[in-house]
Amino acid sequence: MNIRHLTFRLLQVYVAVVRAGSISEAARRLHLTQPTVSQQLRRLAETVGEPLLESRQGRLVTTEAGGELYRASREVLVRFDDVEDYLASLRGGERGRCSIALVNTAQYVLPRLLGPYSRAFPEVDLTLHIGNRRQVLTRFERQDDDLYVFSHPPSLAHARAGRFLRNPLVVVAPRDHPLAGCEQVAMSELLGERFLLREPGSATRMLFESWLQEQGLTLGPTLQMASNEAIRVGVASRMGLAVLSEHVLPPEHSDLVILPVAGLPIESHWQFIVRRDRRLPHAALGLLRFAAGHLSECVEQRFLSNELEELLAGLGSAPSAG
Amino acid sequence: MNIRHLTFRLLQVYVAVVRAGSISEAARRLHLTQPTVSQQLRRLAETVGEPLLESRQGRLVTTEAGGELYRASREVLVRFDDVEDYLASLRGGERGRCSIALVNTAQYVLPRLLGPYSRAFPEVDLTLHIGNRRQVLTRFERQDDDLYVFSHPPSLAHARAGRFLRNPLVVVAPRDHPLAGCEQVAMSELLGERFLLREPGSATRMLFESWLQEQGLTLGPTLQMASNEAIRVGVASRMGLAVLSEHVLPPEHSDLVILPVAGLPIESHWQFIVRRDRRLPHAALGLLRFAAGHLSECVEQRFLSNELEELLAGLGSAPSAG
DNA sequence: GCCCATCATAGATAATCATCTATGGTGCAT
DNA sequence: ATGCACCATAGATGATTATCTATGATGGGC
Repeated sequence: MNIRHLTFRLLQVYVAVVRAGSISEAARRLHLTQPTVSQQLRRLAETVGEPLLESRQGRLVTTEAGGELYRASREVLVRFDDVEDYLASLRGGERGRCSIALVNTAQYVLPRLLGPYSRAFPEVDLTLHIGNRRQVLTRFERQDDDLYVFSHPPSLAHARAGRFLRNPLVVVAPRDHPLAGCEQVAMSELLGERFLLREPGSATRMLFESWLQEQGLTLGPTLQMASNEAIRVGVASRMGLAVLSEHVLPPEHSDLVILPVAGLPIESHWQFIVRRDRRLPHAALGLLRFAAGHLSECVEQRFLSNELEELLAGLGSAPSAG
Repeated sequence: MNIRHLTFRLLQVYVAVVRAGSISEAARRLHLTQPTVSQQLRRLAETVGEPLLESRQGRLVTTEAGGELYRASREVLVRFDDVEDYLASLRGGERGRCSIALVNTAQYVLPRLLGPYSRAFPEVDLTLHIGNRRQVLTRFERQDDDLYVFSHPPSLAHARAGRFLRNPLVVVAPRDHPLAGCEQVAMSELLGERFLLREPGSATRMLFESWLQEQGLTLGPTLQMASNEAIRVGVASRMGLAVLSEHVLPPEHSDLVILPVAGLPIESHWQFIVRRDRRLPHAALGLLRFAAGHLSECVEQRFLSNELEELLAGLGSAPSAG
């Protein structure tokens, strides 16, 4: 039996014939002519090398070999129906996998979105990679993931972006800081104090530094800590001041205060970034759709800034068009 | 996904590519050129409507859709390997079904052959139909069975025959019959006695009657009974005499004697008959082979008359040639 | 004995498959 | 930067598939 030229179509026809018990009847059901079905059947029998059907009082019934082929054909066709279902669910974004790389600060808020999403689409296998801006950028360049979350996007030549969340950077101080409670503070008043900074690859640091540069200011003593958590605790322990995303602060931060520095908060936005040159998996598309529709239920209203619909519109028909 | 033009070959190639993790490597293993495999892959991806593979650090790995297709393909190919095994075992005669129609008298001896055969090939599904000559002939004409056992074959225009067992017909009488123990008896001496005969469709009766005709003899009173068993018991009970196959007599028949009638036994042979116009199932062929080889171990030597090898030789290469 | 339905065969054709050779782009490793 | 391995694309070709129409054979029912 030479399996090479066996077509699924052939099996479909064969199964129909066995079910109908008649070539002509099968032909009618399949909207084919009777000779077509006859010939298909002959070819199949030749491939198998055994007679498949025999006539028993007017009805075609399978031979031993034909019966086995029938069983196998049915199983195989059912298996491929399953594949079709699976593909359909992939396309609907109900299943599949989606890998997201996000910058450190976003890890404080993204779970609010991903939690409900995961409950809605439990068959989607989500992977999160968390790093600072530079690390996420590297992943972007290596095309490691399907979605990227930056507050400052890479060159848009190779990417599309859609903002979805405000990310205000504020100055935090210990609760008992002398300037806590003031109406307004000038940054220059704070430059004598030590600032706790993230590592150089961090977006928070980058934004803060470029803001300072715009203002023509220079920091005094600094201390570098590679984690927002560490910095937050450090500030609470009076090691110094820091500029942090508001999202990093716990809802009740009794040991910290936000200083109302003039010109702050530094406004930035987190954005979902997708590569232009890479086809977006259906699951990732589904996640973006979910975010576009449900973000407002997941995060505080004051942070909302949902421009995902625009991103989706751009992706919809031409996933990889430039 | 249009399944119609999906070939098993295509799935084989796809599976090879996934296993190799490389198109070129798969091509080498399949003894194909690289572009061939590339193109097959493209066609498969088009049929499915999804990308199937993506490059991950130099190795091709499946996408979500590709993984599902790979699993399904493997299962399907394995299933058809099973079909091949099954066909091989069918062809070897180790499995399958075989329907045999046999004349009444043969039922006393055929089980001696079929018992060992069944133990040797337990996967073969044997069906026996037992009737008198006329009934078996009808089955033969309707092509109901694979093998037929007659003592007198039908026209050999549509059949091949192979003798395998002597079937001597003898006159039986009650143990205390006046002529029991004689050296030689003439049939004419017996014509005044009542003979117990089988029904008209019976071969035993037919052979007896044509023998009588040859001898120019005519029976006296008769009594018809449609069963060899009934006739045997009838003779033992002194209802009359009878002509029966020796095989019908139990090994120890203390209440019956065989009268040494001149010109008897009537010699006939049971034969396996196969239709020329019908392909013999492998299992039936296997049974004939088994019979050819093992008959001598199954029946008494004096009945042996095995010409099945000749029948098999005729069947071997051209099962349906005239 | 004739008719109807069923199946088989033959011949035709457009589509498709399964391959090849030749060539061009990309990216990693020297 | 040079080369090698890998993949993709293009174009060609013979085999096979999938389908048809037309016609012949067969077998059961009135």
